[in-house]
Amino acid sequence: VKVTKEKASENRRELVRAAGRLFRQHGINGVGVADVGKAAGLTHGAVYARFPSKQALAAEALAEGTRQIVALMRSSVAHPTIEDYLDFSLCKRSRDNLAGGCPLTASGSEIARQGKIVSRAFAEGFEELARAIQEVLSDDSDYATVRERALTIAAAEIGTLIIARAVARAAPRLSDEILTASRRVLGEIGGE
Amino acid sequence: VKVTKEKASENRRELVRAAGRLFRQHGINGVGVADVGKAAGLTHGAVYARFPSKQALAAEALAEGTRQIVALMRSSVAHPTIEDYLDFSLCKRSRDNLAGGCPLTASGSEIARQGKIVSRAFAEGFEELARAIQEVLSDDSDYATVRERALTIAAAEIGTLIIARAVARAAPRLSDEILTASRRVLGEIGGE
DNA sequence: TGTACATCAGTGAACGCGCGTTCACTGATGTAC
DNA sequence: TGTACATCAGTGAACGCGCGTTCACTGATGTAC
Repeated sequence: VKVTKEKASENRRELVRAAGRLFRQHGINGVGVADVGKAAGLTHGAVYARFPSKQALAAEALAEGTRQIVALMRSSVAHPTIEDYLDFSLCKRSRDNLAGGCPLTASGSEIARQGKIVSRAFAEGFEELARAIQEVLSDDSDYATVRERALTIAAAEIGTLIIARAVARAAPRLSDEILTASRRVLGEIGGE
Repeated sequence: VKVTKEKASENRRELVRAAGRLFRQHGINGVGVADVGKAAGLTHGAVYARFPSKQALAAEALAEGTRQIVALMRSSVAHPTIEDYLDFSLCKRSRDNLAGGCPLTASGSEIARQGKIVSRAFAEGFEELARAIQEVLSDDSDYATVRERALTIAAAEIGTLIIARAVARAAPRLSDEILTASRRVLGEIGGE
């Protein structure tokens, strides 16, 4: 069942897209290779024709997903400030949209237990996010460099979203409170 | 093979302890019920004689583990400041000690996919951590309440550790840099 | 204190199921003539 | 432009394995006499 070269590379792209969506929703370990294949209208065999392993697919899906969400954040408003970025990331819509959100947040604590290729993709994705944040920070702080503040805000954003999601079902009030608090306090770091 | 009542409750405690250690190290979904039983010197059947499900065991292990690490942090120095807490949490020792560390950090993004009992245990654990932090914060900020700053610092600490661990294998330099940056910047929020 | 026996902590086989990966195969594509 | 055939994208059976949970059973404990 060979297919057109165009169809083949579209299938490959679709596999990465489906993998990203499913891995974000259910975690990397919570999704089978067959599930990814099926979501792309293919079988698990098609995955192994394109990727050497599930890890390789996960790494590519992580990289692609991060690139997309950072691009979306960058273009969310015309001349974004750190407050715009915080509003974009730390809101209920973002919290409740696991499948369409940031892979760094969706898979965070899972990464330490994945292979080195996944860790590498994660590190590069995090650097990209931190760079985007750094570009909108003012440079006039006297206690920390822009890079230090950008790294801290990036990590804090991810932590905030992870916690807000973790407690959402059992303590929805607390979840909202955390989002609001972080948006406010991190805004102060960024605005100084 | 009935055992002494004392031995029985010691076995139960040991199951919770072993579960906590293993779940932190490999993730909740990365450890089987049989693994937990074996680590406590028992079989998987013994787990089900004591806990209605793996979820219930995970919830109890999460609660117990958080209680212990917060207590340890509180008593790490005589009259702790926020800087002491940050030094305690955001260091290489802490990052590299997955099994002995904080369950909130080890399981963070996994929790949104667990049952409600696990989410509840997580929420209570996070409240405990935030309360401990709040107690060492000064009250003289004009832009945010102590509670807001405590919630933000707690979430940021967890996010920082998760990222530092995720990138540790592929980008050790970046991992160290993140720890240092967060310790510095979060200290400023706490000290204002 | 000694004996008989009910209790129940813990055992281990069995359940149905899904996992990642391999590989012999299929059949449409696209190329060589 | 038409035909023959090599290529290779994708299929699906099979591999060995581990999962959470149930349940009939075992045998030491601890109680009633």
